[in-house]
Amino acid sequence: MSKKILPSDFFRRRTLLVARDLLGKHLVRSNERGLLSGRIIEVEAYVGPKDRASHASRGRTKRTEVMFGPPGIAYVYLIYGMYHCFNVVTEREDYPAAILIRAVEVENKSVGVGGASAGPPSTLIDGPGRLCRHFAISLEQNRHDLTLGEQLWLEDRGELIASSRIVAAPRIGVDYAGAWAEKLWRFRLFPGKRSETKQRSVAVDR
DNA sequence: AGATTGATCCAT
DNA sequence: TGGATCAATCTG
Repeated sequence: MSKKILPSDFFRRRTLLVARDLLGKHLVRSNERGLLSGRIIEVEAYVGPKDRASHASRGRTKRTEVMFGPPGIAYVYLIYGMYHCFNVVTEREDYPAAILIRAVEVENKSVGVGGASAGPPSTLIDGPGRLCRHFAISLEQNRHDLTLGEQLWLEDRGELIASSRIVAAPRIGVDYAGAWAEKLWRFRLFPGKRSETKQRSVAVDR
């Protein structure tokens, strides 16, 4: 079965494509406390030097340099002095772009062996700050190469995502970005398999 | 709605 | 060098 670490070629593509492809992939963390993984269900794309919502829109600085780096490395920054945000750098070197990972589902450790239930229940880790706290991601992981399969990486576990299950919405917290704030560059995956009747109207927002 | 918190960035 | 800003979260 497919259970592959996502290689740099996966990330060396148009960011909006990569962003949607990341839904259903798994973020994996390995540290002294063990192994932890979460299924990605929400991301945001920050694309190119013109995107005023992107940190890179004002060019190369100490912080944004990493966004100009090669695809498949981590961009982690501290925000509001207390939270971290985890991004994956995309596209070719020198073209600044990244994808913010906003939410994952973590499978609860199922204790029983019987496995009578349809699937293990999962916990939603919703929000980039909470996600980094839960996965112990900090500035130490900034610039980390995510394609090595050490410490922190992304994994394809073979789940297929129908595009009809992806909702696009405006990015959060970028009202300062003028017209760029209206781009529908946030992507969220519908919750698990259920009859997708009532879901549509509600969808994405807080 | 308000407080929190510190690295970063740019204007003095 | 100082001070405003901030891709967020928690509390009330």
